[in-house]
Amino acid sequence: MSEVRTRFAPSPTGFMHVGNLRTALYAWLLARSEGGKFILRIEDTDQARYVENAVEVIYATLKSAGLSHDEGPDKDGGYGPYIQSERKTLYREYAEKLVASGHAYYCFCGKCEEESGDDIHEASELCPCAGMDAAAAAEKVAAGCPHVIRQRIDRSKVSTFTDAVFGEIQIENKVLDDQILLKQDNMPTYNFANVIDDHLMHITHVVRGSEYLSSTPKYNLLYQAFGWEVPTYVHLPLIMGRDAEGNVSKLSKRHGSVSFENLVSEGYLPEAIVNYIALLGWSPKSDREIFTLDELAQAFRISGLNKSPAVFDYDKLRWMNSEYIKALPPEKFAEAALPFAGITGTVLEEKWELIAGLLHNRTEVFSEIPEKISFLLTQPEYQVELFNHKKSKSDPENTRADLPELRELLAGISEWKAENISEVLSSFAAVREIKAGRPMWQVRIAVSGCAVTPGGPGEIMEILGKEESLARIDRALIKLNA
RNA sequence: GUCUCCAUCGUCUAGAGGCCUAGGACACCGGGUUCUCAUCCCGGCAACAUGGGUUCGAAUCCCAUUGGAGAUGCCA
Repeated sequence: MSEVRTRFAPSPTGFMHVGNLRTALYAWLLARSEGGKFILRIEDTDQARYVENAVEVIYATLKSAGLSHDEGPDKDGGYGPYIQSERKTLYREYAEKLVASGHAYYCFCGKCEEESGDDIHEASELCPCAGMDAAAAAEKVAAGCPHVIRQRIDRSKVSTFTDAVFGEIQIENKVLDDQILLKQDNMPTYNFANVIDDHLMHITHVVRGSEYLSSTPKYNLLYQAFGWEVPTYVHLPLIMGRDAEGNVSKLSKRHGSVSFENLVSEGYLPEAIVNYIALLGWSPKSDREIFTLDELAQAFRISGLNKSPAVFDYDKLRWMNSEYIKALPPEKFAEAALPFAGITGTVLEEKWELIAGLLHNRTEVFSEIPEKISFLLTQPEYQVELFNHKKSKSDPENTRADLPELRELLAGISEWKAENISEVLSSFAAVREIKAGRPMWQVRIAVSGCAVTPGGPGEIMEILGKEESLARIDRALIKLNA
């Protein structure tokens, strides 16, 4: 068997749906695991949907996800051009060949479908153009009459094919319609361009979503009409989303963030996203879940692909993201998290390293960082009831009693470091034979105003600085004595 | 409507006739460690859609039912 060649053929819509990215990932994985080639082809046959810079988004996404292509618009491999709009004349030629051989026909009634009424399966059958005399049709075309080219399907036959994931599939041709191959604007439809390009680019494995399963016979009929070899099909289970009512359907925007860029801007790491979607519909057949791209390529087998649709679970993505975050070296974490912190230009900027240290294993998604540290910038309004804490035996009364002395002790610290601060609080407790947790809680609440904070009183106060910390304690005292 | 596909814990999945009193992970709930929280550790809850076959034996094979999804565009 010849070299494995897979392709990813996105249309430039301006964003990368994670389902699309997963398709790319599996195509890439298949090529890499077999030592084959991965080709990028841009499917821009829908002029109405053209989006500026969309191709750049595709490059950027693939790069960020680590999916390197061997051939593409920017990397000629001898099968170009790799952008369909630049192959326009090619499709017309092939479509004409099909007309000549009787496998396709010109259609002049743009309204075939609409006029056919309720039974759509008879739409094309009713299309008068299918039975039009070839010479007459050619004449109309020559005269410049607007038209499309439709595939002529032999409705008496039954089509059978084998999918690498779903196995044997049989469909009666009579339910297939005479799909349009070439649109009125002379652009091919996706279905037609795919067949032509996949053949011309020697694609051996067509990896795509299972939504194409039922239209695959139409593709095969085209291959047969040309006398071409049919590629191996690898149809992927769909990625589903659950809506507010609990219904599942193909993952779309109504289900939340579904584009790669979106997820990244919310603070998910590209590596985590890729790892997560790799496991949506594919299993390494082991209990392992964390994989680098190379490890995935190593473990990838078509037999691990699943048939049933998979629901995209944001909770599990969060968990996986947190695993990747925790695995980051401290300085990498600080660097990656900074853009999300929202502290540039504030007094906290130079304390970032310290803050990041506290945040590191408390962060699942970067976007949740600002709210975790907002109390450092401005202390929130809080009630004295917050000083109540059963486990450490703290309450507003004993806090009011203890705080003045604690404040003096803290004020006496010469080197304002977390460990020194903690030491002062601990020895305060030791002398009085109370739990260390009590002054810890009292002071932490006084300086933060939050029941939950990243880090304890020592760390928080070091970041706040001596002056601000004491000022916050003074304010707490006023509040407690009010 | 018609066609196609799918069917194991709430979710992602392991399981290719006996290894299954069905394993792992997320989520959830307990407990431990800890200066709050988190991390970390330990434990728990929780599934073979239903009904028929086949077989000594079925989550695994067959059929039906039910449920779900996809397709049915001059979108991809």
